[in-house]
Amino acid sequence: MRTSRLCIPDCKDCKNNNSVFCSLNQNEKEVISTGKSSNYFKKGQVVFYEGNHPHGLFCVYSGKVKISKLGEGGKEQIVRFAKSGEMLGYRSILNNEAYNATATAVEDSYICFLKSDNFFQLLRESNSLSFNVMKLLSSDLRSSEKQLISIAQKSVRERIAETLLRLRTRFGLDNEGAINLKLSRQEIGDIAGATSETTIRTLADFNQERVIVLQGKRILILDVNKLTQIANIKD
Amino acid sequence: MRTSRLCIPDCKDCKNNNSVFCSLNQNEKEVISTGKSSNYFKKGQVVFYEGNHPHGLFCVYSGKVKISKLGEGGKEQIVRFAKSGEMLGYRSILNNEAYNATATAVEDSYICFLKSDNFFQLLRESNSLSFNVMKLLSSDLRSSEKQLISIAQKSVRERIAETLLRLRTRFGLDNEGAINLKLSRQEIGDIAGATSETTIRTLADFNQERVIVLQGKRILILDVNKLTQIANIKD
DNA sequence: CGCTTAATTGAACATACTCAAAATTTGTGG
DNA sequence: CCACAAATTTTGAGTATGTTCAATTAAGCG
Repeated sequence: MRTSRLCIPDCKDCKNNNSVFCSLNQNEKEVISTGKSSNYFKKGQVVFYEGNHPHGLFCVYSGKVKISKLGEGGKEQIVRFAKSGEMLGYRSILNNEAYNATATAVEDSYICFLKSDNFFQLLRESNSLSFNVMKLLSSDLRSSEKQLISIAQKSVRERIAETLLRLRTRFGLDNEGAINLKLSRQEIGDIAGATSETTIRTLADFNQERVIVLQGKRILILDVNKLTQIANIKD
Repeated sequence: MRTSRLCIPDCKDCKNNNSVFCSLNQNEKEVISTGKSSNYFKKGQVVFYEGNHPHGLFCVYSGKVKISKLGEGGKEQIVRFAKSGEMLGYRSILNNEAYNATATAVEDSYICFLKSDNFFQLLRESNSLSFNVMKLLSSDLRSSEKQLISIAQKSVRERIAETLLRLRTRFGLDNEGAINLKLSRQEIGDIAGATSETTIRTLADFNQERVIVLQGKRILILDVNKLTQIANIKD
């Protein structure tokens, strides 16, 4: 189902100006262009599997990807998302180890692939790229620790409220004001650390309380303040 | 309570050969020596507080430090430990942000302090240091994600078993075969994400089942296999 | 030796999970 | 565009795991 070499603009012209590669000069961007290829992933398709060995890194051109890990019991936990301009799988490349997680498209996505060698070449040549990667790792670590404490200490109700707010901040709103990412109840539970049944019941509660509006998978947040209050967030 | 400039060997002679600074040459190590100072922290003393602004990074010369964050409800969660040779607070330095967590000595410790400027100078000069820092961040992130899934999906019994095994691997055993770090029941709970009462009851169960032996704060693991089985660990 | 802190035990309670069944939505082929 | 199959969502009831709160015992420390 992959279609390769589609009509994606050259990296030099890539409009994703939030990527770690932004600080590179034209010469260095040329290295990316020569080392890269692009692929199309339909919603639900897997970009890479936990445990497999990486040969390069991925960069989302358009669409959205969930990064998840399986617990011992086979239950999925979503640890992160990647949207346009963001990298995937670079951590495994850096450490020359198998992928720590599975990446799955949650929307139809175009995803670029950059070979390891080219990435390492850039890393050696560009100090600012190294620095950006460090910042990225730091930021991911901060999020992970925050989520750890949330799951360790908060109730499911609080966590699901928090999850909705995070999705809102991260993906913004569509034309009608709904969270710009459609997930299954199961997936929302897989972020918050809850079963789909509990997630469904909690969302139904929020709906009843007029804090959100449910339209199938589309979720509209009516009252951000109330939801923040439910989530028990101070900062 | 701090006693500064104690009789700690010069960095060039530092025997902690597991640090990220190992790859530096003598010249570069000189930069550390000139930029550093050392302090003594008694068990229970705080090295730095979450929310405060950093001016450099810490490196444990001897002793052990817990790194913990407070949840909204004021409950503590231990996110990591640092032992001899390991850095503290570098993440906040890198991102020029306030400390994300509080560091507290869990044993009497000598801790070196390196000014930000010197660290950044080294980071610019040494590619391998940058690389080591990236690996460190990656490793911390991997641990954090693993712990996230553990707390999200496992029972307290499983998590406490896992915690004991992790402490054993990380800190080794003392002369009598006990885990080489004495923590309160509360602290063990603050790692595993459980209350002190539940932690006490679970440890008592393990004791009764002849999997561990409790001698006050000293914990002896009698049956690693059984504990691994209880922890539900496959790899 | 007294005082403070930590550990322990018990009982009641609540949150969230499991399992099962029904209703609804979504996807697919004709 | 419809019909059927498959997947997802929803609802209900029972249950287990951990928490909370309170009281007691033990341990550590000046």
